[in-house]
Amino acid sequence: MRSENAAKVRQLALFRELHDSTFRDLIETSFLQRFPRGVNLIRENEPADFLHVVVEGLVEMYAATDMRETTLEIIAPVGIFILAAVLNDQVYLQSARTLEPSTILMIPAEKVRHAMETDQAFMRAIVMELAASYRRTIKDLKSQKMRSGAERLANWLLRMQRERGRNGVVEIPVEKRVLASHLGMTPENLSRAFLTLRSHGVKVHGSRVEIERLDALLVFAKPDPLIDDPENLFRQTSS
Amino acid sequence: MRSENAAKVRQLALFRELHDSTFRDLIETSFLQRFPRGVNLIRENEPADFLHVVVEGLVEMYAATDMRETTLEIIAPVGIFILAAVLNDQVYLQSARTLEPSTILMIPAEKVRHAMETDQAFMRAIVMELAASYRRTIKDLKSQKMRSGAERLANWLLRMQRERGRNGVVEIPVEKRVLASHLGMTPENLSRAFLTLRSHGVKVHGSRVEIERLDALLVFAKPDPLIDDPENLFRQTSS
DNA sequence: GTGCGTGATTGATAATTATCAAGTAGCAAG
DNA sequence: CTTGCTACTTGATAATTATCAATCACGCAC
Repeated sequence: MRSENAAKVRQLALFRELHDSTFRDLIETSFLQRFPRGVNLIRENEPADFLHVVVEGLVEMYAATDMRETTLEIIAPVGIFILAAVLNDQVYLQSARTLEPSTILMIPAEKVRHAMETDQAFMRAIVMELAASYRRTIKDLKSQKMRSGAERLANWLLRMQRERGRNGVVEIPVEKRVLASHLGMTPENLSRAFLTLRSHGVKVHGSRVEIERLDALLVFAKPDPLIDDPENLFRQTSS
Repeated sequence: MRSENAAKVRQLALFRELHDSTFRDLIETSFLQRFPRGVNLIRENEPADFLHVVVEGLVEMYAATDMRETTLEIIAPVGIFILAAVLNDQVYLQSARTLEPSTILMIPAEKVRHAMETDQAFMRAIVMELAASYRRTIKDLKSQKMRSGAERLANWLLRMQRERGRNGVVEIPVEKRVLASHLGMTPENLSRAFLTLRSHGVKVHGSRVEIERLDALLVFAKPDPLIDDPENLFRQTSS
């Protein structure tokens, strides 16, 4: 594995405080693989054999039941997916597929568990990572239960604008049908939600979204930090 | 604190492997309080000063935004709530109120964090508890996104029947409006969902539900273990 | 440049869900 | 027993969301 990829992975909060020897051991026993778009990396209900790290590309976490499917999360680099099942040798509750050509580091679950037992800093980082994952999921659940589809879209746009918007322009990084599924609606209703947001100063052309009146969008979206703030891994500093 | 309550708390997976001295230290610095029904124990957005343990009674975890409210979870004894925020000195994302007269043990957050750093078994139990909380929340999110209200009710009933039903009779342990909110619908629609389930062999009289045709209910509900199985703290044994 | 395939949009319709209002039922207090 | 209060049910209506179908738009390969 190229040292620049290892450096990338090392920067993840989960791995940052790891002893050098522990990190080296994890990396040496891992597989770095390149996958084209549309490849299934894991399937729900299968045993959790690896902890996956998205080094490059984009990965969709999704679930299915009774011929219905939904997108639960979209993992960008450098992100990990599904630590929880790995730690307790359980089955995955979600599947994962690549949304674009992706480079994935696969760390054997057994090695993760061993490192957890032997490196106290790693154990602590795992606690923090699990806590953050839990809080992120609670926020998603709150949004699903208490907001309409158009409101969820509005808050998603505000979030994207804050994190990576340029001059009020947001580029949707995935196909719209994936975004729709992630936000909990059909593709048809995503189109209609964008139409709703037109009267709040949002114009969309393909994957390019222009937020022309941020103030109007804020009034409609009513962001709530307990739902919309990113969930960081570190202790929040009092301000 | 009475030794029978301490024994109850000790039986929680989170505390079971704790060193005696660590457990004693936690208990001695805690508060055991009795609250009548309808009392707010914590409020979302407040700092997480205590880890709460429901020793007796019943507690509703709920959240609110923009004049809307939803029930996220109902905690029965002996259950804990909101470990994640306690560990990282963050704010609560949910509020909690008693649904009936309740006895609550409140363990200072600082003590929990200290115990986590000093007792390896506790750290490990915390990892497992967080992983289980995360998986439970993912399952709730899947249910909200992929099922209708009546389907969620049906699966809730099947779950209750399996855990505590007697001869096909399920007793709803909370007010119906709380159950409705927990399942993600209005009280009116809960009534209507019960009407829908009538043709699948379910009869309801107040808080008493009779499941007369379990086979018919199963066909309608289509339970999925990846959504409906209880999330245990221990490694699942292969069967 | 053209054709094909796939995702996106639009329109019509149906289903689910919420809101509002009135009536019913159950429980507790006097 | 009666009264009052609150939760629950029922009905009507509105809003949100999904489904189905047809058309449009865009990107890629030849």
